[in-house]
Amino acid sequence: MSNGSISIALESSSSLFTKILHYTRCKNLPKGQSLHSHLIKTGSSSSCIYIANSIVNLYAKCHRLSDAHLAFQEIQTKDVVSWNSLINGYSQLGRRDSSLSALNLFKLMRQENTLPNPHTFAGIFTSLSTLGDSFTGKQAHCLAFKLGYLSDVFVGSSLLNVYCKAGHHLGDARNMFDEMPERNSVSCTTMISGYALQRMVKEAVGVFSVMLLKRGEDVNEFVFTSVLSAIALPEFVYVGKQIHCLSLKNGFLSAVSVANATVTMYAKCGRLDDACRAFELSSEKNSITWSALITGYAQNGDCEKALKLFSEMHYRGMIPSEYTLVGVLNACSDFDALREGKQVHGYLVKLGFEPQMYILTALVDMYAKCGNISDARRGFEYLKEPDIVLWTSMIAGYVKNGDNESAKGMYCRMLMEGVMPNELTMASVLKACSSLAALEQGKQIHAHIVKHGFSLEVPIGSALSTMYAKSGSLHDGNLVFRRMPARDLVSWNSMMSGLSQNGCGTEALELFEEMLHEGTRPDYVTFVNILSACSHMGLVKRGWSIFRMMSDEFGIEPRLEHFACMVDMLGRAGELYKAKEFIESAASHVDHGLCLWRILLSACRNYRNYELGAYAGEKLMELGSQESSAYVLLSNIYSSLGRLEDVERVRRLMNLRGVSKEPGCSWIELKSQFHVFVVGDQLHPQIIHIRDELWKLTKLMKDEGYKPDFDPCLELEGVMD
DNA sequence: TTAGGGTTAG
Repeated sequence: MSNGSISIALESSSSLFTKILHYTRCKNLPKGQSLHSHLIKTGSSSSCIYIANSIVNLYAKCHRLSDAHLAFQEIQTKDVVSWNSLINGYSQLGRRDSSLSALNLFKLMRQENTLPNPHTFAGIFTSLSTLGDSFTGKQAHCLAFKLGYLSDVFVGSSLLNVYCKAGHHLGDARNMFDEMPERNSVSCTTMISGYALQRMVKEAVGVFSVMLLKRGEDVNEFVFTSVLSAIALPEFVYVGKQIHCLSLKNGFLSAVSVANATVTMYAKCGRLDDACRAFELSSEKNSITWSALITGYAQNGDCEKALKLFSEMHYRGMIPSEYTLVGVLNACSDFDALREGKQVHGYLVKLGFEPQMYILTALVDMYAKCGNISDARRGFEYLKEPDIVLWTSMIAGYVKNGDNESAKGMYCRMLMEGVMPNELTMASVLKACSSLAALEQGKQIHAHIVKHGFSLEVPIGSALSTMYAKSGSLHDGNLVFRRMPARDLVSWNSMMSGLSQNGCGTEALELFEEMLHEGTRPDYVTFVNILSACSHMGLVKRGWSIFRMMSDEFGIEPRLEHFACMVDMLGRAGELYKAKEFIESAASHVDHGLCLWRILLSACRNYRNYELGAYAGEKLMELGSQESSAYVLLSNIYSSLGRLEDVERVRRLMNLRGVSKEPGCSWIELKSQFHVFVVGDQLHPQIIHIRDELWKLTKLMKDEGYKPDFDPCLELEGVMD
């Protein structure tokens, strides 16, 4: 034994104690460990229960729970403090698994007939709030009441947190808060954060104001952080500003959590300039400060700025947290920024981030939304047990990329694997059914919605009414629409689109009036739907007035879709030369020209105005159209005008540009089976029977007086084959 | 003379 060890062995237990406590407070694990090993060597580690318990506590506070557990097991006669040291060590880790360990230890403690004290309950309630388990919380609440511990402010505050974290018990929480014999800054912070979680801004600010009046001296950085985080709506930004000033005046803005909450508050209220100023003025910045501003820009639609800040963060040597990365990946997803998303992915791998569920979900979502569905799928298959968010991301990804069949397949696989869908899953799979006009399957999903007890709120109600409307069941679509407890702009637009597409233009226009009457502000999609309805109904005058109203009254600049509706409207009404003038005044962009002249060309064919048709067709050739139907139509027009040289020229141009014709294709769903038909194929097993029926129908039509149109320009298959 | 509660990014 060296001289040093002898000196430790001879130290009085009170001085050893002081050292252990000091190392615990400073979380100095190496010093603590060496002291522990000397205690074991000299046999004094188990001689005194205070020292033995303090060793358990030392390891627990340094987050070395396995060592704490070993030290705990070494204690021959454990007392309530031994148990509490270990239980609270697990509780304070704040993870699900550690919280469950704390609860198990509590059970063992009771089995060994050790009476819990208020310290035990403080830890147990902390674990229960981490787990969001208000059910067990109530049982423990009863026990704490029976033992007479509820008047203890530590027990009260931690129990309050159990009810606050389980949102639906917020009323119970408030009652408890009001009846607490003693309240302090911790109980107030807990109550404010509870309101913040439920977006109850007024209530949160109310608790803060009362506290300020009654216990001004108690207000600290925790209180400011929680109340600032509660203010997340633009209409409350003026309150946020006042609290921001107050925190500055009282010297709390130097606390990094208060500064972070201030940046977040301004960003959530859409005040990016103020958020930026708060960011620049914060004396200490950590990864949360950067995250707050990056996410703020991303959520307010400025993806470029978000990505720029992210690279600046890297440049300044600040290591991003997984939250920062998730924020940046979400920004990339929302703005189709695949290249940047891939860079972030590479960076993430380089930093050695474990592929945890939420990072993987953000990656899958980014790849799927940016159109790289195969990489999204690879990320998805990486996890053996994907959670519902990941399933939903994948399903929504397929829908966004137009692969609705795969989306439906994914949904079925998910159900078979026993994963419960959530409302976003349902909305996505309904969207797939709408696009496929798969009414029967849509109805089945509707049944799932009822069975799982989902309500008709946005987004489910909106997706459901759209599904019915797009599948032609306008009555059911309208029924769902009317039963929705609240509608947003998308719900109105979807229903209008359903009506307009199914030939109910008048109803669509009525719905538009109703929407304006209810005070919902239309967007550019609304006007696409309404102009399209006017076009289908032949309401030229109304269409013109709505087209003007869009920019004059609502400040919405017309886009290609609106110009297209206008050309279509004029074309259908036979006002072909007005349509030509309109295109020439509006089509400043190549893409616009390609789309608009194509619409006019079709209209000219319908009205057999070959002269203007040829003019529109030549415009399309000039602009380098890649659409086979344009070439076919133009060539048919020249053919019927007897201009065979031009026929030849258009045909050569088509070959030269490598334009090929997509065969026509149609499908129908019967008894949950899809029957697909491509022009000229004989693949269907009942094709002979089907043709027989078609022949009979054609004969019936002719008998009823139908005269087929033999205009050569309608024979799209004809001349070019 | 050992052991306890609350905050920020998603």
